[in-house]
Amino acid sequence: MKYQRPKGTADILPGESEKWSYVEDTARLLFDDYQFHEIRTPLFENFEVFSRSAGDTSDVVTKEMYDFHDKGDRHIALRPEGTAGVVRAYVENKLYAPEQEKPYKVFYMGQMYRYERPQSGRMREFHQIGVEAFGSDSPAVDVEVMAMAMDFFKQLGVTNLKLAINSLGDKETRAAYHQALVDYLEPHMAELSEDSQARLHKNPLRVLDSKDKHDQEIVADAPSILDFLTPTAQNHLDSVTSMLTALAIPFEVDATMVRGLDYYNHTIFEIESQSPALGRGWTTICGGGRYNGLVEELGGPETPGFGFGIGMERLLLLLQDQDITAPIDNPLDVYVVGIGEATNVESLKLVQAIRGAGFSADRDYMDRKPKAQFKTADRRHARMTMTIGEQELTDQTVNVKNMATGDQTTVPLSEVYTDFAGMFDKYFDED
RNA sequence: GCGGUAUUGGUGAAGUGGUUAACACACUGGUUUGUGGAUCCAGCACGCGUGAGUUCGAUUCUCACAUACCGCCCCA
Repeated sequence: MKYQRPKGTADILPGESEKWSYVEDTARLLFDDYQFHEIRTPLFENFEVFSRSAGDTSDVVTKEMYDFHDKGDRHIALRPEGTAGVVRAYVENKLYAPEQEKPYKVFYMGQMYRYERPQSGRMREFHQIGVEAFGSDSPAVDVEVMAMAMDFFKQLGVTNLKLAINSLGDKETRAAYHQALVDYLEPHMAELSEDSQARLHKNPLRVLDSKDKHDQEIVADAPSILDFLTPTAQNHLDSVTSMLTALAIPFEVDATMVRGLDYYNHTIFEIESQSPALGRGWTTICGGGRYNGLVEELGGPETPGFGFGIGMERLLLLLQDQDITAPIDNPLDVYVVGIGEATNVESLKLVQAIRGAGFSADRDYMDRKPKAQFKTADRRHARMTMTIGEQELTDQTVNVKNMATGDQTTVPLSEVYTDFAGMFDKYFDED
């Protein structure tokens, strides 16, 4: 094979693309109910947009970014996630202006890029559906957005999901906790895994997230961030949990949960599945939270924000695993069977007339035998066939067959051309 | 970035250091000069991921590379 797609990319072919559309359509419908509106931002941004927002120590920035210098020597990066670009657009278009309603609610869907080792549900080019709500500190926003995410999965029929939440608190919380955690971990320095040792000073929160068994044992007794929340942060978390309870949305608080991107604070959450399709244990299919400093970080006024991202590839694997299929239906109303090359033009006119009447139609282009054409019509689940051969051509008629019942009649071509819909109803009354 | 496994036709796959690479599905044609998930028959890899090497000879052995999958890392 001379050419193959780049590592970690996929061709989404018909058969598969319908599922994508279904998921996207479902999202659009639901997000509209919550009055989120679509925003489309560039697939690439200046490198700094991502490095500033994600945090310079994050893996996304340090090793997963698809970046390059363009012909104008601009340092460009393909977006590794959706939030940064949206925040940049929010700032650049002055959507924080007083006349804009707050919160300013948007959603996006599209491809993201991360230079990673591909695995099931992890691609270099992958897709996310995400939402962002800017301008409100209210815990109600946190809850509503999380509720919307849960609602989305419910709409799709996905079950067995777990909503885990945590609070990263505010600046003071983090500073205090950061110190406490380092104080706790440093005596164990030698016991920690290599990775965690490296993380200890760069970003100690990440040690909490270590998958290393021994690390986990050590971490188990580490101080909890929840004990360091400032009154403000505690109030915020309390409001969130009580509202989730009021909405009867089950959740659990996971004090060790952190996020891969550094811009989060206060509420963070993940929606996880333990489908074997996604590997062992719980896998995140939706992650998000509050990012109150991010807009400022990218040059805007101090503006709170809350959002999430859903991994499309993972979601689709999950749907497949749970045998959830898209209600695919692009039914074929009429298959035109043409017998002999002489009928070619008439067949063409027929399918076009039928399509013009608002029905779907297809035909054979290979001059195949009637048997083969009927076979195709059957396989395509055509509701009706219209057969035209030499005899019909001279008579200016067409043979109409109801594929479900096998009934056949002969109809003047003129009737098809002048009133296909009427003809269809008359000869093809299905009930 | 580090480990492991894999790579045969449109698809699922069997297989061997040596003249013709099983079988099944799909597809096409015939059995039925113009009617549909059946039967039977036939056709369908100038080639066994790419490149190099070993060998008298490689799809089968070795190496490199590519890709996929799994684990680590990390994450959606």
